[in-house]
Amino acid sequence: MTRLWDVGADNQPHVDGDVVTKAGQARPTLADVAKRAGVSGSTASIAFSGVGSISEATRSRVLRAADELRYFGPDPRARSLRQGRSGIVGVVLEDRVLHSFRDPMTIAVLDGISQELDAEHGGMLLLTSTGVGESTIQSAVFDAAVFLGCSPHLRRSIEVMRQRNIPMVAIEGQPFDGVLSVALDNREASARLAAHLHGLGHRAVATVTLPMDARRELLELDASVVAGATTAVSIDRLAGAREVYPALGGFVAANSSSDEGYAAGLRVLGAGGGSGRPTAIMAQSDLLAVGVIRAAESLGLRVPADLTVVGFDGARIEGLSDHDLTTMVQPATEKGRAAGRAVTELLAGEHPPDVAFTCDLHIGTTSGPPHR
Amino acid sequence: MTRLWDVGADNQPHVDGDVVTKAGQARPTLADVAKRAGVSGSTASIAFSGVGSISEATRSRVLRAADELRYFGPDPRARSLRQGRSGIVGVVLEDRVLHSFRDPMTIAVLDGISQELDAEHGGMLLLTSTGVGESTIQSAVFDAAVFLGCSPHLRRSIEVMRQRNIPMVAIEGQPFDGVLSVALDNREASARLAAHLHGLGHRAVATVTLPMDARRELLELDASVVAGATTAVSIDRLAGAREVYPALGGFVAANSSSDEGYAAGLRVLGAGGGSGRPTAIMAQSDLLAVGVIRAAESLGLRVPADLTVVGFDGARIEGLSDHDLTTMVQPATEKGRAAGRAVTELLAGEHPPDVAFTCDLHIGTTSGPPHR
DNA sequence: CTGTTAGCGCCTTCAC
DNA sequence: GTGAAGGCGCTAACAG
Repeated sequence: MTRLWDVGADNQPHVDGDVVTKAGQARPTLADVAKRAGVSGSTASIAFSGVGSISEATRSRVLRAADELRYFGPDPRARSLRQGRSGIVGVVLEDRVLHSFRDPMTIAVLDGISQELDAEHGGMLLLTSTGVGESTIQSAVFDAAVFLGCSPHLRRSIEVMRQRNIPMVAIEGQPFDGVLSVALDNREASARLAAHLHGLGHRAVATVTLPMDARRELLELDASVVAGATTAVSIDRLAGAREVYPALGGFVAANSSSDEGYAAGLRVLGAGGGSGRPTAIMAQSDLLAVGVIRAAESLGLRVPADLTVVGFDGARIEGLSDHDLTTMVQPATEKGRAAGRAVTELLAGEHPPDVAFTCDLHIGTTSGPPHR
Repeated sequence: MTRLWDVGADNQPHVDGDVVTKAGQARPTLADVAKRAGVSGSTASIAFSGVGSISEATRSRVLRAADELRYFGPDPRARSLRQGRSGIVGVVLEDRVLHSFRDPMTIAVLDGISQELDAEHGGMLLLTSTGVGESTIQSAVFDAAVFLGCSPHLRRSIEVMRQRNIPMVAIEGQPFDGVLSVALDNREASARLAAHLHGLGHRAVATVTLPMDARRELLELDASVVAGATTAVSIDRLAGAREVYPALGGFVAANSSSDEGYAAGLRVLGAGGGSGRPTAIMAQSDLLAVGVIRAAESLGLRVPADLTVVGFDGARIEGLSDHDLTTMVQPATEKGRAAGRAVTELLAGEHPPDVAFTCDLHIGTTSGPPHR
């Protein structure tokens, strides 16, 4: 009974014309299932989608046929064309994936979004706005977009999506027409934080800011950098601080990390040397602040006795520092959830309003009266 | 020359029958563009895709027509149905997004994947294998899947994808038929690390492991936990350590974090009390190890004088600890890149081989001879 | 170089 | 409760 040619027929392609691909391994379609079950395509469709009425008998007949053909359900691509929906939510990151993931605030936001999407959506599609990504953002399959603190690279992409009726939500971006905004009071909060320092008596203050533009290098904060800045968050936080300290100077970090904070901190504290040294440093993120503290301590300065350091975010960086950082606590996860909810509502055809969150001042142990 | 009715025609929907929706705000299709440019649909398609030859004249005529209609390019959904490709790579996480993102190894892997995909793919779609996600993994649009250290929840999903001809890559999962494997020598590396401790003279050793199953709670490591374990990485690392210390006991952490390590460390060091206390603790991740060290120090133990602590991963946790952790360094980003490359090749119809990586022992300052 | 012809796989009217 | 069409928007073959 060992029929070699039969084995061949199972394992090798036939050679009679286009039957090759058709009869070979081609995946069965709903039509195949319908035919085998002896029902029409529409009936079979109902058996799977559950929409519409169908007798239990036919239903199970269809499912059995599907099982026999090893058909596991409708093709998502066809389904998404027909329904005009893919269930996918695009999340547009400003940066390379790695940079974004290194930032606890971004992660918290992503988590918030995913919490609200879990229900019936098809997942989060990560996209980047820089470089090559620009083309993929125009050709990728998704139903709604969330921008995470994005620069205005996107102007054109936004136009494309608007035209495609793809609802958009921007978290802390500059406002765009037709883009729902989830905002944070960066400027006001930063001003409040500066006021706190001013109230303590600080007059010589410096700052370490988040990146201001696409460049990712440690720079001195001068007028030209500010003039060319594109990142709304950094701009706003700086503007708030300058409401209190109009001449506030310092350095622009290459990214939001403790190591960058350390490097920037050394520059800030080294630069002036002796009497030119600031009595307080405002870092635009907690990670930066932690680095600044490390830099200060490595120079033999005690915090807050010799130097006050404040951050921004309320990142609760576990184990990263023995200090309790004075900072503005922002509701990061909540921002994400608000965005997720907004997406859901927009996709349902509703018209949710913009959302604005505020920060809370947390006074820890890293700020105190100036020493000198 | 101000013709009101003309303005109306531009901005308001017509009212002649079903023309309303057609002419109103419905997004134009390639067919509309073709008609307006006076060419056929296929020609218009070529003008956009660049595939095939077309005269510069027609091409620009088509593009102009598109511009006038505010048509920005083919609908990704239709395109993906027609071509059988969406360009999307699905990344299946084991856990809730937040947990995954908190783990530096996962992030490094994701970054590695994205590095190799940037070229022409449409982005990474994040999916989860647990709970509701199971259904979305079956209905989401993507061309290839990467599993990140996944439990066998997936058996059925894998079958579905296999049937759909969706290539799959598993990073540190147990091997599945037809799933390309990107492996790490967890067991051997763990054994080598244990041998290092044994060589130093340690005989009383305990461990803090990564989660063993879907439960996320701090548990004592007993036979029943091991018997019900589903997470390959944890199982392998434990097995390797037990090659050297067959009776190795300890605790199972709820997740890979320094805080969990701290909690587990307290249990381990508290449990025995006095003479029952181990002289060395093997943590299954660097984050856990850092927490264990914190726990030890909070009990007044010095590392490594009173207690040796080793980790696993080589996470280079910035600023998190003053110690230089003794650990097994794994090439996390490389694993991701290998997976990304494998995906690319699989989608190109090639048959890349499995990949296996090995860890390097890094001897830092947290391991030394036993004290007693 | 351009047009014609067929679907990709599904779902949603509409009749029956 | 079920079946028969038609089309979502696009592109790959093939003709001309």
